[in-house]
Amino acid sequence: MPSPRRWRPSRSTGRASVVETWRPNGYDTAMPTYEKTYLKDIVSRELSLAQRSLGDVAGTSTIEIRPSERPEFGDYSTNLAMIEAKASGRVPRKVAEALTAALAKILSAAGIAKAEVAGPGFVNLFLSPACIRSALRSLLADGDEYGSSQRGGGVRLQVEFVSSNPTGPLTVGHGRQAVLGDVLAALYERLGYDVQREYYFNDQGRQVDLLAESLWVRYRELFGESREIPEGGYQGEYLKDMAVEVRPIVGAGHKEFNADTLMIFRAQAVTRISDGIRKDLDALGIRFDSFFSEATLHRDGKVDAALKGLRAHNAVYDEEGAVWLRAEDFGGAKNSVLIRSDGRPTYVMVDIAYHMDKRSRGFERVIDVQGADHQVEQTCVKAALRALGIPETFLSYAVHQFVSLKQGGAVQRMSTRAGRFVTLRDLLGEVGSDVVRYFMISRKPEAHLDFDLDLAKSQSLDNPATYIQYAHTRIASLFRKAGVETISPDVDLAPLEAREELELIKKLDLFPEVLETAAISFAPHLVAEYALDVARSFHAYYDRFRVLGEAERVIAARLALLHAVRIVLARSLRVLGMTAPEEM
RNA sequence: GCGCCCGUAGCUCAGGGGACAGAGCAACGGCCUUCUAAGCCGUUGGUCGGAGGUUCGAAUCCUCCCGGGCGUGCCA
Repeated sequence: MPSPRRWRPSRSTGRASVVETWRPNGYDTAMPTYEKTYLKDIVSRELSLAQRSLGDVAGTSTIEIRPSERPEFGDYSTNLAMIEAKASGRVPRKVAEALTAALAKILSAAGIAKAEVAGPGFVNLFLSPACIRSALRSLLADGDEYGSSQRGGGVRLQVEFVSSNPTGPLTVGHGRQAVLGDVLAALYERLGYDVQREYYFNDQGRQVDLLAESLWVRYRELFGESREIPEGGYQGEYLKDMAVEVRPIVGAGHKEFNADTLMIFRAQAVTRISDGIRKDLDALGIRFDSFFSEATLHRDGKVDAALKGLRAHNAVYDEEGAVWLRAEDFGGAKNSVLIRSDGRPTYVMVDIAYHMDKRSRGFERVIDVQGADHQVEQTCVKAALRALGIPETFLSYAVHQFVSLKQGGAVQRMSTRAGRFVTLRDLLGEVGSDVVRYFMISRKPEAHLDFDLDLAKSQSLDNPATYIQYAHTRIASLFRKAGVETISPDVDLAPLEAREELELIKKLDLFPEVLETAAISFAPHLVAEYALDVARSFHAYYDRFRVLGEAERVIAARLALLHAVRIVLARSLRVLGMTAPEEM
């Protein structure tokens, strides 16, 4: 069970994988939505009632209400008394006793049935079975909308991810970012944001020029010439294949590499690679709303305009013929060049212009998913936006570490330029989208990911992705057998009284909070963990409890419970971009 | 040198101030006349990299050290 990560105000010293984070705004209670979860809301309400009767002011900032770790600790535990004691200099257990006494006076069958003091001052809360069952009824009422909310209030949010240079096929490494970005986007959609997925194309500049020249070299090789791939150019085999494709289109000339050749080969290379990238993304089930071309920024004068803006805010200075960003004065890691001494803008300059453009397109929030190697640049862009007076909450970076491939026990870093990589397409050919997505998302972003190729290829039976999907399948199969399609809203849930059944309901109750925490903390792996946990609980339950053949009302109640499990599994898999099969 | 990330069971990893540290895989032992056994149950397995410190309480926060990764470009 993942104990959901607590949200913290943004601090530069906070979790570095979340350079900035924020609280969703625009709360709207019209839609199914919870402060925490259905049950925690109940507990929280009764606790504050009790607290108020004691004359204490609820300081709810750091108090925790969470599922108890052991049965004798009840259903939920809170550290409220210990926090309160610390604030007021009182003795924790005394505060806890006063609180439980106050709770005893308001105990309602609808909620907390019993409260006990334990340990250093925990208050353990026992919920009535009816109360727990009411969470199930609420879940069933939400149906396929369970876990969604309108907290985002329709705020326009852009998630920018992958944004790989069109200089080579997507690698396994890009795959991680692709899945991470896509799942983050899906999470924010669930939270009621108006989300756009954008891919930024660096289709201008030195890298694509080098690509064009590298392609041209391969092209000349077809005529028996032997030429050097330029310094920093692209060595990969894929350009040899491409040269063969391109030859009949561009003809036999082009003996020298000049401005014309550059344009022709660049257009060929960029178009072909971009098409390939889109196909790869498609194979992963990722669809972008927008592909944004860097070239348009230059063409439309956005880069000049951004520089002008920075100058007006006294954020730049001239030195050694170059224009520098005063990044350090605005919280950046390092002053950096914006305009080279030869007059060409740097990547950072263009990136600043790009973000100005995002802002002018009306996005209130932007999440950039990037690899950890962009750390310094990120602080520079942030510094520039700060200098321009753009609110801190506008831009957040979701940073992830790299993927290494593990094969035959050896770990290898990949490099597109050196032509040393395993393509995403090759991987997808062998493992399948669902498993790839699960592998990519199941690790926290800030941890390095060793993608074990042998395991992924050979061990599809033992992997968690299959385990979760199988749980969904078993439930679907049961409903087919039972010939039941819908659950009546007023089904009698009273037969659900076994400990396992109530535990299962409590677990399902956590779903909305898991989604929200995963989104806010940029931690999609929490959803993967949670889904696995639910699947595990289901399998254990399903093995011990029969459904068909029991008394009529028991069948109905258990089907209702399993329907709820199916909803949560299907919703989880959906957010992760995985299929929820009806049969396997 | 400086900045950031990681170090938890044999392996891959969750947990990021709370009560005896969790899961999957691996190993060992059980469970199919019954809703998919692609499953379940049990056992074995840990100086939470190390040392100090803060706290009623530290795997979690602070300092230092060790090991691995990424940065520290007028590359992107």
